[in-house]
Amino acid sequence: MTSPNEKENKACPAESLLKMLSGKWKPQLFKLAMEGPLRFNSLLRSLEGSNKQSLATALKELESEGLLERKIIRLKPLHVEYHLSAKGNLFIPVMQQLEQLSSSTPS
Amino acid sequence: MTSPNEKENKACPAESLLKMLSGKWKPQLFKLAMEGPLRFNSLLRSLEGSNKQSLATALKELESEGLLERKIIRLKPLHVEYHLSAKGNLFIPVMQQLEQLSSSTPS
DNA sequence: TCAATTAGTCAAAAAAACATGACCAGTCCA
DNA sequence: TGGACTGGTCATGTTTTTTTGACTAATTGA
Repeated sequence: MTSPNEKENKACPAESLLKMLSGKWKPQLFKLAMEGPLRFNSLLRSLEGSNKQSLATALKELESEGLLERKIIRLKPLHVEYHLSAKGNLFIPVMQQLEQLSSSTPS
Repeated sequence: MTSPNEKENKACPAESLLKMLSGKWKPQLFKLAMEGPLRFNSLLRSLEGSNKQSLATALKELESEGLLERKIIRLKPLHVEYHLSAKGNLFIPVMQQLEQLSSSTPS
């Protein structure tokens, strides 16, 4: 039995995935992560209008959603890198498709 | 000058498209619109937890973003239908890809 | 030892999104 | 003539998201 009455309230499967990339900074962060590892202070400097708290929150969410992985790099300047996870890589085609769409839509 | 208002670096082309589908009701509305025309009171009844205001806002935004078209049907019971626009149809592959992704991610 | 860089946390305020309930106007049918 | 259905709007309140500024704590270089 899928649904007892006629009310069709089936959830949109894409919804949770869209939510993972919703938020003021997440799309940019994900896109940058596609290009290379992310570092906190570097992001803070390059993303104009951003702030520590928002970036920290977004990075933490992307990490808890399993799209990014946080890695401590024990080298010259001890630091942290965020990079795409295996799951994150699965999102790349979606982003690419959206990019093509954005360049082909007139509005 | 490449852009007149260079307040922020447009680093992620997908960002504006993702924003079009962000919000509590928009993914569901879009998905349902893929299956057929939408009617206001019918949505209000079938989407549990929804309300007039939120649906009206979401529909108006989807319309102003050019994804949906609002059409007055001058028939038996005079009513309104929202259906996918040409631009809206371009988003279908993205939604399909997201659906496949959602069924293939263990998360 | 001092200062800068690393990557943050915390409390609070501001802004944006969402929900609630009252109301409205046209159509339709008896 | 009125009640129910259509598709909303409006004012208000609540909840969520985002920003601000102060603070922390370890590491590094001079």
